[in-house]
Amino acid sequence: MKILIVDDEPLIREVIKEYCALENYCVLEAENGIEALDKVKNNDIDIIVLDIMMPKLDGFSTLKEIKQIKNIPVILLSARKEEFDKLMGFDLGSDDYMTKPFSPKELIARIKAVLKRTNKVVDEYVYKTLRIDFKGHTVYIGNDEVKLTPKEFELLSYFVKNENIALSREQLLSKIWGYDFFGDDRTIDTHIKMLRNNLKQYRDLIVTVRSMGYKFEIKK
Amino acid sequence: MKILIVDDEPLIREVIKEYCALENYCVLEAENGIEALDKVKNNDIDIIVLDIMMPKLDGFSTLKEIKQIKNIPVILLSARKEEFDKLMGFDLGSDDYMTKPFSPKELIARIKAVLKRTNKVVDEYVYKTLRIDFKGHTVYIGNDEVKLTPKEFELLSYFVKNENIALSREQLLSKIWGYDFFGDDRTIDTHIKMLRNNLKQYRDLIVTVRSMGYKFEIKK
DNA sequence: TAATATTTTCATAAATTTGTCACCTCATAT
DNA sequence: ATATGAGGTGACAAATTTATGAAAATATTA
Repeated sequence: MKILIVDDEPLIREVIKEYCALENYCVLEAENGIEALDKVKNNDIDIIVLDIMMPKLDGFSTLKEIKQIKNIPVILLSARKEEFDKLMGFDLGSDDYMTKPFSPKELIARIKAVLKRTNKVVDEYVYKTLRIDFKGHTVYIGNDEVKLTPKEFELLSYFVKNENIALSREQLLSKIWGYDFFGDDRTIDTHIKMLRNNLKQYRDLIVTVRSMGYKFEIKK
Repeated sequence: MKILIVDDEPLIREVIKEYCALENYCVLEAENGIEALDKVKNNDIDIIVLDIMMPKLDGFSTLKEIKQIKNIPVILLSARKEEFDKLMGFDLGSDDYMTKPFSPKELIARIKAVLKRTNKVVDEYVYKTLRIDFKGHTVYIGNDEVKLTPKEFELLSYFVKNENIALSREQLLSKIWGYDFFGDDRTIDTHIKMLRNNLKQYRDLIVTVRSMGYKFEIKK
């Protein structure tokens, strides 16, 4: 597993490198975007850890360029939380982000998670004749498209990605509506109702977990 | 889940403690490194939240000592002013960081994430053909789902997590119903009855401890 | 801007869960 | 064997929780 660490601070590179060594990753380093692009072109890199704040070529621009060359998973490092919001707005295709300060252990955990995720890129979910196309943001039952509103689609996606796990209303609100939603818990119920109606014969896949929330359940 | 909070500021400990209580974590406190080490030695602690800036023995040194005794996951708290690269250089194996000021909610989320990563969270209990899926809030006997009401599920979960320990009615009431329940002791009996009925062939796992309470007993 | 679609709130209905009680059964000590 | 106290059980009213439809508020699109 070959990993490229891009950060202008040598101490940080050093620490990450040490932890990666423990995982038997082969580590390449770059101290700015230009260097990083060079290494990307000339090596078979599996994953990149990329700092945003860098001289010469910043992380954003570097990321953009990298994605034009090869589709390598990237974990972004940002110094401030505010930067993260900006990040989300741009959505340039990073696979994860970390806000400084973070622990090297967590970075390793995220690297592993991203590698696992990207090895088998799931862009479709199928159960019987129900098909969810995450890329196209569309849902089909058989050959018929199921018309869902954006919220319904997000809700269904989140359910599907957490198959067989009971999700509380709070959890759903914070994940789908965002931490800054201050509306009523019960809004969920209405969306569930509509989603169920739209899911026709699959409406029962969304199970209510009384006094708790809802669950997308596939019986095995 | 037992958590140790180490910070010299009582107010911060208090706030964290309150939020942890909501998650049913058992909270221990220490106001400096020395105290922390003492608690670590004498208790089965699952995770530690450790401030870096402390009198007597600072967070880094404490972390180092802790890791030499037991491998307990640690989340470090640092004030804004400490530079990330400096932190990173000193780090000796923390599992996550949080910078002050932080939201208690985020701390809880990180605690959960670390517990999950370090496999401290058990999400399934199995005994013969009886299976309790904590994530899905469901119980199975063989392949059949056992339909339990919320209280029954909580009751069973609590029993299972206290296997072979006799639990008094008061204990059950305060843990499951909450400290603010002022109803009748015997309410428990009715719920036990229903739970037993639902557990079918496993009904006898819930043993009556006369003049005391009940016990979830697995004979070995 | 108007028209349309989506999201949210809210009141009410429906369903489920709960707590209590009275009566029954059982274990235990005398 | 019997008295006594503790637990077991069924019934049911009360409380809680969810489902639903309709209307109001927002956002989106033409």
